[in-house]
Amino acid sequence: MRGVALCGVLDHEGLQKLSALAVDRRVGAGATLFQEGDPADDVFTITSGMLKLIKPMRDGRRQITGFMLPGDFLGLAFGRTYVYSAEAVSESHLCRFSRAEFVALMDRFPALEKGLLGRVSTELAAAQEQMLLLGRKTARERVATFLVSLCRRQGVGSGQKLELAMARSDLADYLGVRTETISRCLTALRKERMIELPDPDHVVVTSLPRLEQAAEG
Amino acid sequence: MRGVALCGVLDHEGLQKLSALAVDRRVGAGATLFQEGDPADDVFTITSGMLKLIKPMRDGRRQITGFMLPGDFLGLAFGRTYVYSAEAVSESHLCRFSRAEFVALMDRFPALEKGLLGRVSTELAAAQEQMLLLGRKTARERVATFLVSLCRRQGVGSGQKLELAMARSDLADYLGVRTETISRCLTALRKERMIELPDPDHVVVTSLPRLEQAAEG
DNA sequence: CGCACTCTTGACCGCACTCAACGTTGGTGG
DNA sequence: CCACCAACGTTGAGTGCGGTCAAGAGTGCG
Repeated sequence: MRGVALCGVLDHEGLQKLSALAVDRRVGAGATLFQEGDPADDVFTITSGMLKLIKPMRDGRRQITGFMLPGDFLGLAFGRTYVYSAEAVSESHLCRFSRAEFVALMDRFPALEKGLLGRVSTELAAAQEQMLLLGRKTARERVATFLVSLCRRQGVGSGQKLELAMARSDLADYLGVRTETISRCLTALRKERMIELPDPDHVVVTSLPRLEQAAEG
Repeated sequence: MRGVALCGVLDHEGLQKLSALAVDRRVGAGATLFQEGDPADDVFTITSGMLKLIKPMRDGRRQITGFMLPGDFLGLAFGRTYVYSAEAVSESHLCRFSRAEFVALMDRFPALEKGLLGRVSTELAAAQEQMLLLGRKTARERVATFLVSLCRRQGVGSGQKLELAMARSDLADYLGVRTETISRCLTALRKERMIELPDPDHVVVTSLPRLEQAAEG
């Protein structure tokens, strides 16, 4: 769109070319696609569902670094092993490529590589935004920030219903707090009339401007 | 080295080709190269010194997302404006390219684009590691983790002197804590005989294994 | 010498964590 | 069909880690 490398990787005829070579793979909700440290033999693109990327610690603590949606790529680590784990949030389907195949594809279709550069750059920018959230924002600001970005991603304004696809525990591991804190902050924002909570899986943003203000100072 | 896209971007003849087109730029210690929101007209590579990438908030809070060293690229945002600020930690020199020039260069030299993809991917992996640190680690673990990675980057083992190029305030903004906490944690690690602090700008790691243990649970 | 700045240390405080109880929901089997 | 149970979400009470505020030591510069 804007820049040379912002074009979607899987648009146009590229998708068909790739699909022909790919092997379909299904993962049920909660199942693990691969774990940190596994040999990074495959590259995946998501066709349906949602997966979470997880950085685990030995004692059980974990940080979710992102939620991946259809069209996103997984397993692009440039080492011999994956540097994060990937688990399905909901049942998901993916296309699997061997690493060698994928590298060959990049050489044959420079547009793929160009698209990947744009995509990885966008992910890096999102990661920097998340570092600000994790390093400097209060719990309330984190939850508000998350809801605002969810509005943007789902293209939803004030008054419409947002879908929370993931559990509180995933939200907590994504925002660097405990599940109890997620609950408390959601309740607080509801009591301040910025959101409504018709059920645990849905949020209605009643005042996006005030939520945006709550997201930053 | 390992993967197709891991090669240094500025190795070999590429550096000379690029340098011929670039405009030299000097920034003094503490000076700002560009700020978040400025029109992203230029791309830079560092030739000497060190810069910090900063995500600022309106109320003064800030998160440093990384320290950039010679050979690194700055300003690769794929939007019309920079998405972070860049300030010099120490006096630095850079090569400046106009965005248009740089895009043209990538088209002419596919190896540049390939190298960039590897570099951005590596940065993304580091960002995910940092998200784990900021979201889940204690202050003590954060400082220990930082020192361990500094050892790796400077290729230093137990007993050798590490150089802390940046101030406590930069360290604090990088690790998501206050300067007082940095001081307290360094003192604590010193009292536990993992490090020595000959002066504020240097650290001697006396037991890298124990420091690594302190870095993760 | 004096001033500004950085770093360190101490005392106190508050936000988020911990632990616990309870309500709700959805799946399972009697 | 409903009893049972496990998993999830919410709420409350108390605690502790790191933040806040303040003072003092060390350092470099004019």
